[in-house]
Formats: sequence, structure tokens, C-alpha cells
Amino acid sequence: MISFDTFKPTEGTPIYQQILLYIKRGAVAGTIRDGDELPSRRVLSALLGINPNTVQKAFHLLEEEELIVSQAGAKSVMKITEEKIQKLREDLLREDIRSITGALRQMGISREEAFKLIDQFWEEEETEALRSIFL
Amino acid sequence: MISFDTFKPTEGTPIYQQILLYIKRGAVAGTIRDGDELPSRRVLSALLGINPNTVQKAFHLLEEEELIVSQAGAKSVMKITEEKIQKLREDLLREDIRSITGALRQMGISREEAFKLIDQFWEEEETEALRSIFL
DNA sequence: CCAACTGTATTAGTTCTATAATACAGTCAA
DNA sequence: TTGACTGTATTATAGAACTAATACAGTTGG
Repeated sequence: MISFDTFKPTEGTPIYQQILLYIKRGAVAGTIRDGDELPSRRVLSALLGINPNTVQKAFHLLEEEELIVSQAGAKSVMKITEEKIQKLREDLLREDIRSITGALRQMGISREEAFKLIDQFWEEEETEALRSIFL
Repeated sequence: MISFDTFKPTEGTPIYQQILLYIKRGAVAGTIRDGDELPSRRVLSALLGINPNTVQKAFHLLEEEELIVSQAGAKSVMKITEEKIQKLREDLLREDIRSITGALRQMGISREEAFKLIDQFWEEEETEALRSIFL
């Protein structure tokens, strides 16, 4: 069963899109694999404290993109080939990197400065992650 | 008069927020300076092909953040001190860098791989920018 | 001065996001 | 088998984002 323990909703972005991204990124990372069961719409919505219809919207889109298969009565299941994962990886990375480089260049930040900043935040989040594990 | 020549609306994000960001980032980059006149609501909305009320919403928020001053009958004017610019710089950078490092780590991308990707896109956009100038 | 431009305000309608309350039919384990 | 769980569908409501049309008051240049 796919876990949503590390799912942190952000304000400003539609929740159903965040669920979509969370699963796609998990697939790219390899923490979510082909054949994995997803939590039911009702259970997940209760866990996240949101409406079942919002989860349904996200899952419906995953179904349309043929990343999961659903069948009335049974839990939805991940259905991802290595090929799909590669495509996901490229698409998600391109979008993410494009947005950040665009933003930084627009602010007149040099590449060197950008690297320094990313380095800094990377370590910060690393220590944050560790802290949450050991507390 | 502040130019919106390099403004490229993206789908998925509210337009008024994109206008807000465009101006803030311009202030951080130094291309938009204290005392600069903004185009009128009507003119800018016509240029961007959007509704005047959408521009008004963005400008109203800039007014609330005390980055511009407006007065009925006259054009709005940038009103930014060096202190405000520094604060903007920190806020925008933190938000941008945080989102990208979060996304990359969630996909299991290493720091080295991230740098390589950013390097690649940085050059791509550079050549794109040059192409648009020389064509 | 005054016409053309400015910022500001109001009302109305559409689409999208999210919630809420049901209802129905298929699956599955006890 | 059967009861509890599944996915799916429908209808209603509310707020945000965006468009549209209009109105009014202040400024500014010719």
C-alpha cells in the first residue's frame, strides 16, 4: 500500500494536482512501483482531511494518463512501465528546472550564485529531514 | 515607463500573480527602479490581451505591499527602497530555491545531477534569449 | 479651460477548485 | 452468502479567478 506519510500539502496549488505530483515523483524516485496498491479514495481523503471528491479527481487523472488501473469494488493499482517512468522523469524535470532557471535569471542571479544557494538549501533540508526522523 | 516586453504569461498560475512576480523580480534584478512609472491599467491590459480588472488586482496588491504608489488621475509609480529590495530578494529566492530542491529530492535526484541539469538548461535559455534578439 | 487620459468602484456572469450528501454497483474476506 | 469495503456518478453549494460593461472623480497636456 502506497504511503502518504511524507505528503505535505502546500497552499496556492490545487490539492488534486499535488496528489498527482506526489505519486508521479514517487514513481520517478522508485518508492512507488508497478503493482503497488493505492489507498482507497475514502481512506486517503480521511487521512489528508480533505473531500473524497478531491482525491477522486486526482485518481481519475492518473487513470486517464494510464498510470493506474481502477475497477469498481477493488483498490486502484499502479501500472507503470520503465518506459513511462522515463518519460515522467523527463517531463517533470524539464518543467521544474525550467521554472527555477527562468526565475533566477529574471532576478539577475548568476549561475554560480544559484549553485551556492541550492547547495545551502539542500543541506538545510537534509538536516531537517534527519531531525524529523530522530525526534 | 516600465516595459513588459519580456513578460511571458504561463498557464496554470493566476495572471495577476505573474504580473506581481514579474515586477518584484525586476526590482530585485535592478531593471525596475524607484520612481519608474508603470503603464496604466488600461494600456497594460490591452498590451497583454487581458482584462483591466486583472491588472488592477495585481497593482492593488503592489499598493498594499507598499511597492508602488497610486493616485487617481496619474500613473502609478514604483516606490522601493534598498531595504525593501533586499527583503524581496531574500523572500523570492527562498521560495524559489525551496520549491526546486524539494521537488528534486522527492524524485531522488542527487545534488550533482541537479547541478548538471541546471547547467544544461541555463545554457539552453541563454541561446534562446540570444536567438530572440538576433532574429 | 477642457478633452483625454488616469485610478477606482460596482455589478454581473463564467470557469475552476473544493466541499457536501447521497446513491448504486462491483469485490472480497469472514 | 453477506456485510463491509471498494470505485463511480450525480446534484448542490461556495469561493476564487477572470472577463465584461459601465460609471465616476482626479490629473495633466495642449
